[in-house]
Amino acid sequence: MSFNKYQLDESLGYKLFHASRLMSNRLNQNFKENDFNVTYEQWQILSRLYEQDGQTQNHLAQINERDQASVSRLIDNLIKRGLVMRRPHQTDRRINLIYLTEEGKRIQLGLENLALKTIDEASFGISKQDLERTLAILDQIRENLK
Amino acid sequence: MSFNKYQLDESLGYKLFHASRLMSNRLNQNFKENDFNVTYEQWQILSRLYEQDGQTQNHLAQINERDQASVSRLIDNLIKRGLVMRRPHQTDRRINLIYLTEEGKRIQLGLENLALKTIDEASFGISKQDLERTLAILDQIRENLK
DNA sequence: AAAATATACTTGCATGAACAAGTATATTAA
DNA sequence: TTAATATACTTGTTCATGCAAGTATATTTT
Repeated sequence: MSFNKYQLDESLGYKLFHASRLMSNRLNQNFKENDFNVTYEQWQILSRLYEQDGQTQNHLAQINERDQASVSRLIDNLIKRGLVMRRPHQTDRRINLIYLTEEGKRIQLGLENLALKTIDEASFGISKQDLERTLAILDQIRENLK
Repeated sequence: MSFNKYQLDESLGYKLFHASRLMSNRLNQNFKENDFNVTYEQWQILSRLYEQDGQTQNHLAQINERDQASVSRLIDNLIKRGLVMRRPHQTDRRINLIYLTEEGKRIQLGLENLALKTIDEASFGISKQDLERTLAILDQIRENLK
């Protein structure tokens, strides 16, 4: 237990929280400016489907470290935007497989470039070495808390 | 612009996002386990009031880097929990001053200790030097994006 | 003083998150 | 084979966020 007086501004939680929020907001803004009607969270799902199309909701939830309820509603919204579709599993009727639509596939490169652009904006002036070190520390924090 | 293939798992945004979420969740959990009915975001407001009681909503929004609408509703929820109160400004009737209730003051130490505990949990196994470096990088990211 | 603008705050809407409870279908155990 | 349990997904509730629009009050301009 630390004995320092607590100061919100200087705390790890606060800095993480704000850096994360600013980065999500910036990506959303970059998407919007380029007429991609997709949120950061939806992009997390799409990104997994670009790696491999036709995954179950459960698997998408696991690899994105979120609960099924959350993924279920993200998929609802992606469907509403015409970017993915639900298909029943051939033998197991509990399972939905999620597939990209043509439109979903079409926007892949655009989204990826904006994601890369956002990372570049966020890491401006930070050395490759510092960035690597930070990513490793973030991994350690995630490991500690999961 | 980077030329690497985009990989969500390895990206700064993803790691920030998840580290931040895990940390908020852990703090919420720590609050809950100790019967403090307060969210991380509400704690951000309370923490400012512990530094100085009787601030305007606008000022709370500025120092916490969020919009007034968000603060307005956080205050609503803090009032619902009996932790703060709105008082009209003496001369300027547009302004609310936010004050801690007795109950709000009473829980200060408990909340602070749990915030410190959460930071300790998150930074387990990370050297003081690495942690300092990471906080500085997070500041740089915030500076880049704000 | 009246009109225009700025400030402080609130409300509405869409999105997302955590948690708990519910539904349908599969699998396992008795 | 029936009952119990596990799995995959959905829905309801409360809280939070971003954005835009709305209300009330102050201040500035004309």
